[in-house]
Amino acid sequence: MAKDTNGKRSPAEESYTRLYQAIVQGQLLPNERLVELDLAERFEAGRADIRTALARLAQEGLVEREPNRGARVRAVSEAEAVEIYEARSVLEGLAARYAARNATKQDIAKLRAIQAQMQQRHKKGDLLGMSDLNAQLHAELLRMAAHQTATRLIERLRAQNVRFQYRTILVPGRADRSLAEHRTIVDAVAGHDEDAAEKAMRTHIANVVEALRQSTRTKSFV
Amino acid sequence: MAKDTNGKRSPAEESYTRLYQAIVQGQLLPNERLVELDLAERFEAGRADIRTALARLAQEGLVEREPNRGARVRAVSEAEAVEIYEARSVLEGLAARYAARNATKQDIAKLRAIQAQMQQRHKKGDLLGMSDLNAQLHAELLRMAAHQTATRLIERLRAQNVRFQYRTILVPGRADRSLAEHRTIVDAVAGHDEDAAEKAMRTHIANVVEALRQSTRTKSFV
DNA sequence: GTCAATCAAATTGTTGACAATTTTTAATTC
DNA sequence: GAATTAAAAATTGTCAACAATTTGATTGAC
Repeated sequence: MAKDTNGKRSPAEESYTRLYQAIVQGQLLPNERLVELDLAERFEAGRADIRTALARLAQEGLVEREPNRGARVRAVSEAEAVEIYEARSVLEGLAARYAARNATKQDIAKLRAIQAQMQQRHKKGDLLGMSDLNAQLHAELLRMAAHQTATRLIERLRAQNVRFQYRTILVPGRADRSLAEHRTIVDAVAGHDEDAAEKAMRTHIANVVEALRQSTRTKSFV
Repeated sequence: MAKDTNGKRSPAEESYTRLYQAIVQGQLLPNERLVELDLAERFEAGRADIRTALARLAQEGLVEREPNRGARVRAVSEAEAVEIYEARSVLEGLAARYAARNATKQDIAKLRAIQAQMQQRHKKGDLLGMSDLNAQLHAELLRMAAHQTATRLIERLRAQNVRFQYRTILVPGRADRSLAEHRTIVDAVAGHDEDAAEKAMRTHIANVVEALRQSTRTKSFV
């Protein structure tokens, strides 16, 4: 859709994407200074493109800019992370409702398949792998929901909270409960029960928030 | 908030704000071409600043850009408007919940005052005035909620739907029901009943969507 | 040694010129 | 007159130079 006919994106778009990826994948750390000339060199782009990309990322909430003082990767505090999860909670609840409404047999099979993989990794004690599959499950539900607006907002919120994504699954006992919560969600979606799907999703994310709080209560580091 | 210590904003920020206002206030119409040089002249800014502002507004969903072909004011279809209202619905539900949690006596008095004004305008048949007060009431609830993330997202969604805001109140019988719905919301917030507040807000916005659908079923124009 | 003032370096902000691309207009052919 | 092609105009995209601002270092006074 947003590609041009040759399949090439404009250099400006390319710079934006690469910067976005670098932040989300943690190659650029929170509070790290983003010097335009350095980034231009690193990404083999012009300074103007980098500058524009920074403005866009600031709008997106991934970067902070101060006039005449440059840009940094925005550091999301735990309190903010909770707010972001809360917003995600209601939006993903909405999406789950739509997923339940639209679910086809193939969709449901896909969900079950991801669930099965999650079980396997859980057995092996591969917690980080579980977290990845968790992301896949949520992505699949979003696809099924086919709700552009909710999807865009959720993606944006997730990007902001990326730093916290692997933390919650490490809380003792969280993996088990996470599995159970996902089962509840998938069952509701499979049964086309919209209310139950929304409720289950909201409960699930509320529990993630609880785990997040717990994880930072234990460890005092950032 | 976003001002610097001297109270002056940077020219770039100024251009962004003025463009934003021009779009939201309808001085620039949907699908209208946004030629960088024209805007630079109109707002007495440099082309670079305008260019950056356009990139930011595209990120915000108010502007559409095509590579090498320039920018236009994005035209939101009715189907999209419904999606946007749905997303707003759950986010404002969240905010209403927080408003109910945080409400002080002063807050509640303020809500009642707005409500009273609304009644007066309703008596006079001033429907557009009612719509403005409606916006005020929602704004007040957001302030009370003190939920930064939800507030930001809601503001953004509202800006996108600004073209539809005066339409729903004109649907026959809508004004009466709107008043009643607001009463339910305010009562729940005043009673610190979080569940009721969220539910009432969601019902309210769902009814707005219904009115929107009805309004475009009757009139075939845009 | 600490503080303040001054200078130097690094970085962002701004501008104008030019290149590349798309759109419009004009000319030509059938 | 419609379709095709070519030239021109309008517009976006790119770049480099320079101005303005902030940051860091150095010096000097006490």
